[in-house]
Amino acid sequence: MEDTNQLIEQRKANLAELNELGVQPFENKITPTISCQGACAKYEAGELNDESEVIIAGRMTAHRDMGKSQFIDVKDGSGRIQVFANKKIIGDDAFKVVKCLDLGDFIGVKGLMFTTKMGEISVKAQEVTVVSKALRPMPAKWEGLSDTETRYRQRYLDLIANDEVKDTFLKRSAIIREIRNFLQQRGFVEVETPMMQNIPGGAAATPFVTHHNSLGCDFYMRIALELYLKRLLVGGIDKVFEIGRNFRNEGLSRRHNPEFTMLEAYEAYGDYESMMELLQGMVCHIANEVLDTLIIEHKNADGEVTKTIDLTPPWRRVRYKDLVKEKAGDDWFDLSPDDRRERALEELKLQGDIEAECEDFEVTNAVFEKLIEPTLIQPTFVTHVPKELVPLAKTAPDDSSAVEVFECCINGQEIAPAYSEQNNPVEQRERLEHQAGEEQQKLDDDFLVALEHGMPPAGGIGIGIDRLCMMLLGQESIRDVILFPQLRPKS
RNA sequence: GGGUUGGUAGCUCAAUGGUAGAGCAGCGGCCUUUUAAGCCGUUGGUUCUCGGUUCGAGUCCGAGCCAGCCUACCA
Repeated sequence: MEDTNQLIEQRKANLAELNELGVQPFENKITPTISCQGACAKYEAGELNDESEVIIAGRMTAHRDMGKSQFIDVKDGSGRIQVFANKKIIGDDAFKVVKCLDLGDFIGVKGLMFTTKMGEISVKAQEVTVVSKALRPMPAKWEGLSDTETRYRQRYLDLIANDEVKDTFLKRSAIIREIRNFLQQRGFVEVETPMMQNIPGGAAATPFVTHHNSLGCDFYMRIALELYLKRLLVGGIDKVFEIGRNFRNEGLSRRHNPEFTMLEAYEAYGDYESMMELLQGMVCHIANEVLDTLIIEHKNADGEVTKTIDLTPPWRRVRYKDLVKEKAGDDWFDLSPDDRRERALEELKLQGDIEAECEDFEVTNAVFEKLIEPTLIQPTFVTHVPKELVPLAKTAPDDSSAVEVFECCINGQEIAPAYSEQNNPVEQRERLEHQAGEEQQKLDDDFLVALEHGMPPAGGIGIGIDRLCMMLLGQESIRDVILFPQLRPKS
């Protein structure tokens, strides 16, 4: 962007004038003795008084010019503090420097703490150091920045202008920190596995392709973490997890970003039920630590509460088939496949969602995904999922058509699936071969060889971190919990 | 990919087919305790791009670009 305009020219003129005054903004350096928020808090607590000298630093976000006095808002990562700059106190030359400041500049201020006549805790400036000059104007302070495209493409402006956006991302960071704390306290080992893979396995999704020059071959960006983490179970890391990016070459939407963050965790000698305890405990731990509550309220633009999610355990458990019968009729599973299809199309109005070539289980699953999942706002473990949907799980002992799996739905979205992991290499090979169909090159034989060396029985879980954040932070778009969501490149 | 809504000053937004505007920010002036400071004055535009219709287009038509929402693939 080589664009120039009057506002930029004026700022450059101010920079030139600073240079003439002997100030080299980008060469200056300052070491703050305290944060803006810290200075306010300590003064309020009586730990600092009117004799206390402090050095604060931050971005100038507002100023009120009173002629021979200026009030300047300075903001750092901790918060805001007001600076009082008076011509007589700091001297004529220094006051000329203050006059050259523009909103957005980074400055350091040395001075004494005091309270203004209006009762605001402030720093009475003795010295002002310009440490970075902003050559472009900031978004307007009052309106903020609302243009979504600018907010996503230039997220730094969004973070400067909208405190609640910054808060959301700080909380996202805290959520991930608490996930690590929770798992590490329970003896889980964090690992890193390849993002560039020969065969992209562990999920049914279209991968991105990339190329390695010196090896002379293509690689796929991973679509799941699963198969490598299971190799580690084989290798004797009994409790293992990874938090990392997955890449799927599919459409973008309110709920989908091409790269998204997954947590996968595996526990030897666990099963899908121990994973329920793990997930429920983890989410409640996060909510308590980060939000200090188990009641999550989602609000609309007007601040009205649109839904309330209660995370208080124990969470509801219900079988997939029971939910389907509730919605589609008690006799649903007694019908012939043709009758089921007809009921789905006619009575349940799923015309747009069921293709002619859909198999029978896909018809039932359309009922689940379209009519049931969106209604599961409160935490719900959906268990005994049809085996066709999950090729990597163990068959349920009391229902041979289902697998030992739960899908945890919260906020109308699937947040986490978990399995009793399939560790029978013969059965696993058959299932994967069947799933690969004609595309046998997609079969990860190396993984199957690993299983043949013996994998302990294990419970495994995958959690979509972005969606978890959406649910916990009350965001309706995945783009509002990802700092730099994928957009089409400009120009 | 399909449908739909939108793109105007740095920001937030106006403008029946008839001189492109306001608030904030900026710039100049006044002001030594302000809080979205105030008062006076004032600069600032490829109306997303390219074509078309018209005496005349920000506005109507066509194509394209970018984005939001819905939808599809999927988590």
